[in-house]
Amino acid sequence: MLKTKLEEFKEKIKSSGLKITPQRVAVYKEIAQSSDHPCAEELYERLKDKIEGISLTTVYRTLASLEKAGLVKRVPTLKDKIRYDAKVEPHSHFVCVNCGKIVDLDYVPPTPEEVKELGDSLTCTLMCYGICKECQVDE
Amino acid sequence: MLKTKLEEFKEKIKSSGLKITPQRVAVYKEIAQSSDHPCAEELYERLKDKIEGISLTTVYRTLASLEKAGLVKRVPTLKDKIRYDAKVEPHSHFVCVNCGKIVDLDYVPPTPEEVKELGDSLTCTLMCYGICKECQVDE
DNA sequence: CCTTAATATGAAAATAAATTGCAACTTATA
DNA sequence: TATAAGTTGCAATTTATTTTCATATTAAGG
Repeated sequence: MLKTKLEEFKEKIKSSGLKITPQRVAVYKEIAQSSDHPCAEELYERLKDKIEGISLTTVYRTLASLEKAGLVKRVPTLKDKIRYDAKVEPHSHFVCVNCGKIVDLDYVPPTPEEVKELGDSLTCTLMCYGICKECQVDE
Repeated sequence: MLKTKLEEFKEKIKSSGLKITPQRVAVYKEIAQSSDHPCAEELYERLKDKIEGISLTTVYRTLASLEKAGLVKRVPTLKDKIRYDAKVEPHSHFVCVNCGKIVDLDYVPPTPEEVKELGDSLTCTLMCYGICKECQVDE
């Protein structure tokens, strides 16, 4: 039987000893539908008009909870805001060094096993830095 | 004729239209000798007793200048502080998701040419996340 | 070597992101 | 449905980084 993404979400939340709240569901749904690696503030902006009971603080705390539950992952950035990704499978990222935009790449980086000699690694990501199309036009 | 790293540094600084100051020399020497990807504050802590005229503000500004000159590179992090690396050649990083430590890896990631279809990329880094030896002991 | 214009500096204040304390409120198990 | 554990929003706080501004330093030309 095929589980929906939301059912899987609820299961993982529960098995992490967390409770299912409207705020957590909303944050997870929003991030799972996004492909632009939003940060806490962006998620809050997108949700505050749709969801009655939501605050920026809660978005921050929700992301921390989801991260612990393995439902979202931080994406390392060059700028200062922490960005999140609901795609937790191995993949790569293209980062615009001008605007900070992070785009998913299909390139599958070496597996932890392949990079074993380095230590006990959990995940590997190939980060590519460059100037995205839009930023090239601006100059 | 083989240039020393410091001579090369001075040349690059000058060709970037920047001036050679004791503070810049000190920051660059310190970061070039480090292998632990220090952040601005760590560099300041290491220098403040050795160099008379140095402030945290200047370290921040110096890193920005050196980055522009191509003498140092930011390393993307999962935590919030910006870390720097004086090793600007392509290489990879192992990141401890517990303590945030970033260790250089010899693994050479795909070149920009090999990842060309993704856009105009400048550099590629393979980021491996895991738990470093020291943090494993602690648990 | 002295002048000077451009640039760099330090201290303090300002910003911005993320976190925390606390009292009130939900959730989910008994 | 009671209730204990966990969650929430608000406001205040912390932490990293940047900016402002007055003073000082650098390097190129005379």
